[in-house]
Amino acid sequence: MNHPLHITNSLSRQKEQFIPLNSPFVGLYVCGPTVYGEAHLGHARPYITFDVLTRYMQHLGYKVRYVRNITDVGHLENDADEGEDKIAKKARLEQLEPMEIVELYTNSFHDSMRALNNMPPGIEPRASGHIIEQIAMVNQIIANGYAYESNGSVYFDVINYSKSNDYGKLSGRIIEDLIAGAGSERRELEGQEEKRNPADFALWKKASPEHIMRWPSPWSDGFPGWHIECSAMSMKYLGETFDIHGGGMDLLFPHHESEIAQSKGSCGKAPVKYWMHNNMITINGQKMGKSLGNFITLRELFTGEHKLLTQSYSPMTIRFFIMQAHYRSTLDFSNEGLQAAEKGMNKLLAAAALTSKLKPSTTSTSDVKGVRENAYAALNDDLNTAIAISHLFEGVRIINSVYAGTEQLTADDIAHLTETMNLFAYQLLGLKDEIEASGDELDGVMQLLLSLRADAKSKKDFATSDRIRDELIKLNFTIKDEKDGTIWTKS
RNA sequence: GGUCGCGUGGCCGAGCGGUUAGGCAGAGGUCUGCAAAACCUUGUACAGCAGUUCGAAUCUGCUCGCGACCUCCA
Repeated sequence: MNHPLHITNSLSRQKEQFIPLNSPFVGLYVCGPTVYGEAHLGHARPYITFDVLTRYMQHLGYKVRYVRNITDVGHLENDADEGEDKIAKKARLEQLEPMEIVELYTNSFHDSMRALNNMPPGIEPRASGHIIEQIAMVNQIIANGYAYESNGSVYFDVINYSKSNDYGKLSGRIIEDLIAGAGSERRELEGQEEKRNPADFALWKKASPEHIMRWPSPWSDGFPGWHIECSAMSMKYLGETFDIHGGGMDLLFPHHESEIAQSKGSCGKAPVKYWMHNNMITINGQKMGKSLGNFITLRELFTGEHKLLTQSYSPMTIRFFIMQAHYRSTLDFSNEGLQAAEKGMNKLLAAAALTSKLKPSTTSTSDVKGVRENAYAALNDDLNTAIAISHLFEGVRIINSVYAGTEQLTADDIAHLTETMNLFAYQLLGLKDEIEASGDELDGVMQLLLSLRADAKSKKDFATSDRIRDELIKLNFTIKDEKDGTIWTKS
């Protein structure tokens, strides 16, 4: 492949050529959702980003094992609710079993992912199904001297670990600051007094009596710490060292930093070669997040049922909107931005569909090979989907011009361009047509109406012909009169 | 307070020292009975100040503004 893929590695903060540890196999782990609520727009970003990455790597010939977890064991919530388990708390509110909540939101998450046309990961392990592996890992870390038990809980000993390891390398933290409890507004966290040092983090937490989600362990009835699940499950399915670990930038610290420490603390090896982090989606310039309460769920976007939405947006519009920005930039939500994405995407897909109607010429007036080369170059340059799309619009221009007769393409070039559009728009960027497929019956009815309209037009009876068109428009049909007939589509 | 990042034309959003990003919207034109679509043309952009350079939106410094992480968060 003469198009080497480069990706930004958070470890080095630089673009690096992607070279798999064990080509052609690629191990990819992406932090999945905590299933205690509906997935929102912010969740769509990493999963679309890494879906495109997976699609592209597969296209390049790699055998990708894509692992994405479901976090269904509760984590501490240190807000006004005083450290209740998020899932347990929600369960009590709704009078449901914790696992019912987990199931509900897991299914909902899957529905949204499917709607966005994200391919399912190859393995989607649940944290609750890997308690044994997590306990084993904690045991190993204790045995290696990097963790200690305290009152039924187990904490990672950051100080001791740092003597021979560089805790903070990924996130740029300075260990002394963490030890000092830096941050003038650092909150008083529950269980702080159990730690030897403020920088230490939990590997296992003893459950308080009201804590519903709990599992037996050598130390207490409790639950695993927040970071250990990803370490245990990535190691189980991808090995001690694998290629790419992805997730949102907000997970960089402490989550991913701690994952590195846990893996090195247990097996002595750094777990990941390339760390990739997508930036946040913002709303009014501020991060969209659960805790801020400023999120719009994917379901709300699909239905338009949210006070900030002026209309509904289809899953593909969301996908296109996200891909029109580079994954490492923040992306600001707005109705205007979404509407622009919707129109642009429809234009792109309409042109892609038009390729089958192009008539070949003996010469070409545009460089169709450049479109493909540029699109490849964009994806190779840190998965720059925004640039790739901009080049596809050059393809759109060519297609429409050829169709309009102002440009010409040879049969070979038409085939080349068609293949490019299909490859990038559908296969790699993962777009799909959302226009309802029409049955033969509907098409028959439409042809009848359009022929009546054509008759009226030929008699200059424009009142009748416009009436037919206007009424159809009200029913969300689009009618286009072209040189050799009338085309209709249903939106 | 510490670490990191951002500030681009009406809106969104690329950009990594010199060449048109692109989309949406706007204006004009072609086509059309009209419309829709498409095509062509088009606009005042790089927060501010100073510096480096033949040349800076792109590098350096300062100023202003915004944000992320440091606590659960994609």
